[in-house]
This record gives sequence, structure tokens and C-alpha cells, in this order.
Amino acid sequence: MNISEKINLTDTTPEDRSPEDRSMAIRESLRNAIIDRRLAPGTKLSESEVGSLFDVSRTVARAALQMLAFEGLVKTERNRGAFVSNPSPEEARQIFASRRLIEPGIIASAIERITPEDIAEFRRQLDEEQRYMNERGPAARRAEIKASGDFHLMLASVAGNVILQRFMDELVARSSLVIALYGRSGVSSCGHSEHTAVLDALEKGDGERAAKLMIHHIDHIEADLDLQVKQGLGLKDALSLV
Amino acid sequence: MNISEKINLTDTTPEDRSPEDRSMAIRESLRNAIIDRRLAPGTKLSESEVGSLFDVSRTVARAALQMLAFEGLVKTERNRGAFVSNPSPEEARQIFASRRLIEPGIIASAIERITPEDIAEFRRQLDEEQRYMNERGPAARRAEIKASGDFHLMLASVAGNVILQRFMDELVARSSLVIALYGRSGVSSCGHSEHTAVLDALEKGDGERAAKLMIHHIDHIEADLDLQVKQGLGLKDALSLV
DNA sequence: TTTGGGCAAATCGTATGCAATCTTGCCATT
DNA sequence: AATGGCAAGATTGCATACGATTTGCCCAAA
Repeated sequence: MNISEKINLTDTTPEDRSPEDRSMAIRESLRNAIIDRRLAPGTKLSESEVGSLFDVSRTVARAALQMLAFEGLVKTERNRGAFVSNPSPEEARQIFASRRLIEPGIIASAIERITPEDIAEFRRQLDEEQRYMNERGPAARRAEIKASGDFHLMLASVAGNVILQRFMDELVARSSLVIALYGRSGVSSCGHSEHTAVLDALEKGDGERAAKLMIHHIDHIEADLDLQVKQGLGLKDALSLV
Repeated sequence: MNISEKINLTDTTPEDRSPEDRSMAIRESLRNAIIDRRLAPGTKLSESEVGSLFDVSRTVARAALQMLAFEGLVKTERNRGAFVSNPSPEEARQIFASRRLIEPGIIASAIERITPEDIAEFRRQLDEEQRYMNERGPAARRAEIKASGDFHLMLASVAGNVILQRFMDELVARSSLVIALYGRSGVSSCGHSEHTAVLDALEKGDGERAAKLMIHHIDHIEADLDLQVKQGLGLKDALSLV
């Protein structure tokens, strides 16, 4: 029940951009832990525990948890506490439906703004992805998932729309949760090649093709999930609790 | 079922809304005030003021302000306080770009799920819009803007994707801020007829046309804005402060 | 053995106090 | 008269205290 070892306390930028946003740093840290599955869905995140872990008062910890709740990564129950979200199959479908809608638009914007330097950066990122794919072990798996999501986030960043970027931030994070819950093969191993295909199309300036490839990519990710409704009642949460 | 109940994003679960999430209620109240321009961009919202206004402690007021900051309706400055957002022209463009991306997708979903009852509800909503249009005075203007936004939110609610619904909630709210800042004619008077056109296409099941009409509608709203960069320096905020 | 009630522990919700930081107005100095 | 600095006031950032609510356990009674 000790979550301390699951959280990397050092992955917050040293001397946070604002000394005040300690809650931001905590949010970031917890977010990372959730995204690469060090914190499993259902895990309880009590205010006092989080607070003492990061050596702050409950006030600050609470603010961080509220932010995470706002972006759907944790769910809070009144007088009970905060828990890492346990998205339902329906939620999962909606997440991917949203991505199918937004990501082609991001591609369309990105293709007009992407620079050769960006392309090079993307290649580096894909290399890293590849490296993790070849490694074994859960740590490499986690890194692979993270890197895979980062590809989409980099794309959003190149598109230059901070609002869509934020939406994608949320969608990618929640996707990661969904994959953790319903993923069959852990990671769709075809993901990497599909990323490179998208990037190739982008480099050639073929936005149509890139968008189409992206849609297929999202389809594949979702197809790898097992979204059967093995939970018809309200006690589902209890069953899938860790 | 009744659409007007679906609009409310905050009543995610009955028990969430009921007992005492007072900060939620405050957020809602402030949100409405901002959306229909009773609170102008730049207005300062101090914790103590908000707190005493709603008869709660600063803690609760602060939580409400944090939520509003998260959805971009207020901006907080360290050790200075929270202010109603003052979106830049660039932000405005990004908001509308996002809407152009998302709303056609919402139409596509809505057209598969909309019921005759929904259509009737939409008609009622449009009638109300019309009524406000014919009235004079700032109060009617505010109500008109609100009603106009509600049309888009109802659409998102019919689409049945709570994630997109939340995104739209944020986008519509921020659009209202932008219109307040940069609107030329206050409200594009053609908005109402465009809404009815979209609804007509939806009723006929012509999703293509409805989506196209929606894009044009958004284009018109944005075209009515004056997004010149009349603010090259940092003192812009001071000038546009109230 | 099972069920029901009640008590204790844990945790959250909220208020409030204190320290730090920023703003503002005033005064001295040039 | 203008500028620079200083001190008082105001406001936020954070920690902590206390009350409220839920949960789990234990024990008694059927």
C-alpha cells in the first residue's frame, strides 16, 4: 500500500518555474506515475499520504489532486478520497472517438508548420521508441508507452494550438490508463512503424495521407483493447479494484 | 429525455452535485457571470471578496478560482490574485480553430443520436433565442449570447461524448469572453438563422450539409471579430483593464 | 453462525492564523 | 518638480486545527 516507491520524486524540474507551484510539480509527478503505470488504476491517493510524500501540507496535495481530477486522471469521492481513475469501456470509446476527431486536425495544422528541425527531433524520438521496443522488462515497456504517447504530444506541440495541445495532453494521458486496463498485447507493437509512416507522410507534405494513417493508427490502438462490458453493475469498481 | 438537463456538465453524478460541493456551485456562478459578461475581462477576483460574497472561507473560494483557471476563464498571477481572462487575439484564433475542428465531429455524432424530442427541444431553445433578439437592452443581449452558446452545448450533449462535451463547454465559455473583447456588432445577428439552418439540416438527416453550415457559422462569428494586434507591448493589459 | 448496532479510527471538508510577497503612498533627496 | 527608497497595507501561499462523515471492527443477540 506504499505508493512512495512508485513515484519518482526527482522527475520534477528543479526549482519549479514558479516557486509557488509546488502543487504543479506534484501534479506533474503523479501524472507521470499514472501515465506510465507505476500507479495502477484504482490506487488510492490520500491527501495526507501524498502530502507527506512530497513534504507539503494537505492543502498543496489537495490542489494537485483536484487538478488531476479535473483532467480525468483521478476520481474523487466525497469524504472518501481520490483514486486513480478506472475508466469504463464507454469512457474508453469516447476517448478514442475524441482522438479520431482531433488528431487529423492536428496533422493538418502541423503539416503547415513543421520544420526540418522538427522532423529531425521526431526521428530521434522514434529511435528512442525503437530502443525501448527492443528491450525487455516492465520498465522498458513503460518507457515505450510513454514514448509512444510523446509522439502524439510532439505533434500537437508542432501544430501550435495550445488549446488543442492541452486537450491532447489529457487524451493521451487517459489513453494510457485505458491501455493499462484493457490492453491485450500490452503495447501494439505495430505502433512504432505506424508512427514512422505518419512522419514520412508529413515529411513529404502529404497531409491527406498522414491524416489517414493517423486514423488507422488510432483504430489499431483501440482494436487492441478488450472493451467487453464485463461489468454491468455498480459493483464493477470493486471488482476491478487493485 | 430532457435536453436541458443534459446541458449541465457539472451534474455528472447526482450525489456529486447535491450535498455540499460549494466550490462547484461558486464556480458555476462565476462561470455564468463571466460567460454573459456581467464580469468583464480583467476584473479582479480576490479570494476574500469571492469568499465573503458567497459566505464561505477563502479555502473554498480559492478552489473555485483554481477550477476556473484550469479551464482558462481566469488567470492567476502569483501573489497577485485571480483575474477574469483577457484572451489575446492569438488565443481567440486558436479557440475558433479548435471549434472548427470539433464541432463538425459533434454534428456527425449528433445526427446519429438525435431524437424527435431533441429536435423539439432545440426548436424551443431557438424560439427563446429569437425572443431575446427582438428585445432591447443589455440584459437581453447577454441572454442572447448565452442562449446562442447553449445551442452549441445542447448539440454537444446530444452527441453523447462527455469528453467532447467538456471541451465544448470550455470552448464556448472562452468564445464568449473573446466576443466580449473583440466583437464588433456585439452579436452576429445572423447567428440565429444559422442555428436554425443547422437544425433543419440535422432534422433532414443531412450531416454533410449540417457540418458545412456549422463551419460557416463559426467562420461568421470569427469574422465579426476585430482581431487586430492593437497591443504590441506589455501595457496592453493596463489599457484594457476595467 | 449470522445479523445488527455501536464505537473507534481514518479521512475528508472547511475555517483560520501566520509568514511571505507585492502594491501603494509618502517623504526625502537631487 | 522628478526620482528613488522606505514603510504601511493588502493579498496570496501555506500549514494546521477542528468538525463532519464514512468505514471497519467488535461484540452482543437471535
